[in-house]
Amino acid sequence: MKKNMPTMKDIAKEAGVALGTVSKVINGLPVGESYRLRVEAAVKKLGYQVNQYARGLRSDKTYTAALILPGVNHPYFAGLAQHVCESLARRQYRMLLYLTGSQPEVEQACVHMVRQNKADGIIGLTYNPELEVPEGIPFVSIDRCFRPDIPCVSSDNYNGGRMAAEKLLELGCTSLGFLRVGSPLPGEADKRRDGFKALCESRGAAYEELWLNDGTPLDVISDFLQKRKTEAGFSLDGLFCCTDLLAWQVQNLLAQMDVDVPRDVQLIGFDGIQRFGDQGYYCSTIAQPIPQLAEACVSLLLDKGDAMKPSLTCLPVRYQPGGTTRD
Amino acid sequence: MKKNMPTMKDIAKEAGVALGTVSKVINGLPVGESYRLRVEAAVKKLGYQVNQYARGLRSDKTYTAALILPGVNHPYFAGLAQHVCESLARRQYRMLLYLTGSQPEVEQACVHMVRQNKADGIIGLTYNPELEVPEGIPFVSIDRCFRPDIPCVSSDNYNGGRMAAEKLLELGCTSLGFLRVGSPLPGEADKRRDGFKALCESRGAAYEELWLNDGTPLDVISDFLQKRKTEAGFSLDGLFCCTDLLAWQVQNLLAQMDVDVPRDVQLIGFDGIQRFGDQGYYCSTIAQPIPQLAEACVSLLLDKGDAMKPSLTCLPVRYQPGGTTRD
DNA sequence: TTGTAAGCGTTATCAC
DNA sequence: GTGATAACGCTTACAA
Repeated sequence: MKKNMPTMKDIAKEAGVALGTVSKVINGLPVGESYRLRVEAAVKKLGYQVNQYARGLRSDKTYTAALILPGVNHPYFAGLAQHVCESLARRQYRMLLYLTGSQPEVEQACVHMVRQNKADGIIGLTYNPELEVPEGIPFVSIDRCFRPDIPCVSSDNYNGGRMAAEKLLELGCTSLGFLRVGSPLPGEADKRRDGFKALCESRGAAYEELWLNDGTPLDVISDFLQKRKTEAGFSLDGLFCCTDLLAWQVQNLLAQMDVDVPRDVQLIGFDGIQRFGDQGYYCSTIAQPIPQLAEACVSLLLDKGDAMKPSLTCLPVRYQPGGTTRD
Repeated sequence: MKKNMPTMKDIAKEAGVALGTVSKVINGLPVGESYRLRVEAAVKKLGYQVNQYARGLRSDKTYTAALILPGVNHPYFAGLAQHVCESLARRQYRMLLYLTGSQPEVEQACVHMVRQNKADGIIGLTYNPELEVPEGIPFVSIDRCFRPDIPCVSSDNYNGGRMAAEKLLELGCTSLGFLRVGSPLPGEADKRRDGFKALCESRGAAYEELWLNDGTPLDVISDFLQKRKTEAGFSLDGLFCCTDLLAWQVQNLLAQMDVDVPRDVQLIGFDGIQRFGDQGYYCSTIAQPIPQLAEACVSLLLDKGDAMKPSLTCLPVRYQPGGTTRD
C-alpha cells in the first residue's frame, strides 16, 4: 500500500526543490511563486496525499475527533452521530466512533483507546460517573455533567418539562402525570421532571409521577395505568413521558386498555424521534435540537477561543404536535 | 497533551533496559522473563500507552478501518454502523465513520481521506459507479457490485423476493404487485424484483409492478393504488414493497383510501426495520441479517486467508410477520 | 526566501 | 537474548 504512495521527498525530487519547501506549499505557508507552481504541478502529477499519521506524530494535530456513544441503533443516538459527523466534516475533521453499550468499563476503555489514537478531542455520551479523562485531551460531554471542568451540552430539559406541562394545561388537562424510565445514574434528562413538576405546582395542577429505572418490566407501567382507569375514561388527562420511546409504549398500553389517546388522555413525549429518521413523529413531543446540539459540541471542542468554556450549555427545545394531543 | 505521555524511551529508562526490549515486550515477542517483568512494571507505573500513529507510520498497520455510508439516520444504515463497529471492536479495530449523503463526489473524497489517514481497509456502501479505489487498500462493498475485484456483501435479495411472493401466495393471494422506489443507479437490491417476479411467473400468478426512482412524489404511488381500488376492495391482494419505508408509506396511503391491511391487501416489506431500533416491526417483512452482514464485511476485509475472496457474498434473509399479512 | 537537519515514537535490522 | 541504530513521512527551527 505505501509502496506506491509518493512522499514529500518524491515531490521535492520531481519538482527539483527542497523537502522543506514542499512542506510549506502543502501547508499554505508563503513561498516563491515559481516554486509553488512547480510543487503544485508535481503534487498533481504524482497524486500526492499527506500522510496524516506522520503529520500527527510530528505536530500533535490529527484532525480526528472521537465520538463515544452507548450505541447508534437508537434514533436519538443515530441523530447525534449523523450531525456530529457532519459538523466535524465541515471543519475538515474525521470522526472515530466508539460504541459502549453504556458499560462503564467499556467507556473507560474507549477513552484509553482514544488516547492511543491521539484524537484531537472527545465528545462523549457516557454514564460512568467516575470516568477518568486524561488531562490534556479536550472532552465535551453530552447530557451529563460529571465534572465541573468538562463542558456539558444538553437540551434545555428543565424548560422542556415546563413546556410539556404548560401545553397540557393549555390543552385543557387538569390532572397531570409524569412517567419516567431511565438510567439510575443521574443525568441532565432528570431535569425534565423537575421542570414539569415545578410548573404543575406553580399552576396548582394535580401532579403524580412514576419514576422507574431501565430494565423495569412493562407490567409495572401497565399496572400504574390500569389503576387509573375509570368508568368514564382515565383519572389523569395529561401524561408527560420522559422519552418518545416510553410515550410510544404507553400509547400501546393505553390502546390495549381501550383508553383513547388523545380523547381520554393527552400524551407528550420527549426527544422528537421520527420514524425512519425523517418520516414523521411517533407522538406529540418536546423535540431536541439535535443538529444544534452536535454543532455546539464540536464548536466547544475545536473552536479554541481564549474564552472560558461554559460548564453547561443548554439549547432550546421546541414543542412538536404529533397526534397524541388535541391541537 | 503529549507532554505528559510516557514513551517507550521513558519505559526503557525506568526499567533499565534498552528501547528495543521494551518494544518486544509490548508486542509480545519472546524476551527474558526478568526483563519482561521489569518492563511490565514500568508500563503499569507510568501508565504507558502505545502511540498508534507512530506505530502506523513505521509498520503500516493502524488497526483502524473506515466505514463509508450515505448517512446514519436511517435505521438500516444505523444498524450497519452499529454492527460493523462491534465486529471491528471484537478484533481490536477502531472505526472511522464517513458520511456521504449519497453524493458521488463526496464518496470519492472520502476514499481519498481514508488514504490520507492510512486506514487498514474500507467498508463502503456507495453509489458512485466510477468510484476510484486506490489499489493496495482493501475495500469491501455493501449492496453494490461495482468492480469484479472488489468483494461485495449483500443480503440474498433474489431469494428474498422469491420468499415474499411465495409467502403471499401461501397466504391466499392471487394477484400480486411489486412496488419500488429506489436509486436510479443499479444495485443488488434490484434483484428483489427479479426474484419476486420469477416466482410469480413460475406459479402462474398475476404480476404487476411500479418502478420508481428516489424523489418521485408520493402522489404517483397514490395514483397507482387509487386506480386499483375496486368496490369490493382492491384489485391486487398481495403487495411486495422493496423497502419497509415504502411499505409503511403504502400502508398509510391505503388507510387513507379505506383499504384495509391485511384484510383487503396483504403487504410485505423488505429490510426488517424496527421502531426505535428494537421495538417491533413496522410491517411483515423480509428481514436482512444485519449483524451477519456486518461480520461478513469485516471478516472479508481483515481475516486475511490466502483463500480467494468471493466477488459476491449473499447472506440468507428471513421472513418476519409484522401485522400486515394474515399469518 | 530557500535548503538543511533534527527530531516525533515506533519497529526492525543488525552486531554483540 | 539484548541493545544500539536506522528508517517511516512529516514539521520546524535554524543556517545559508
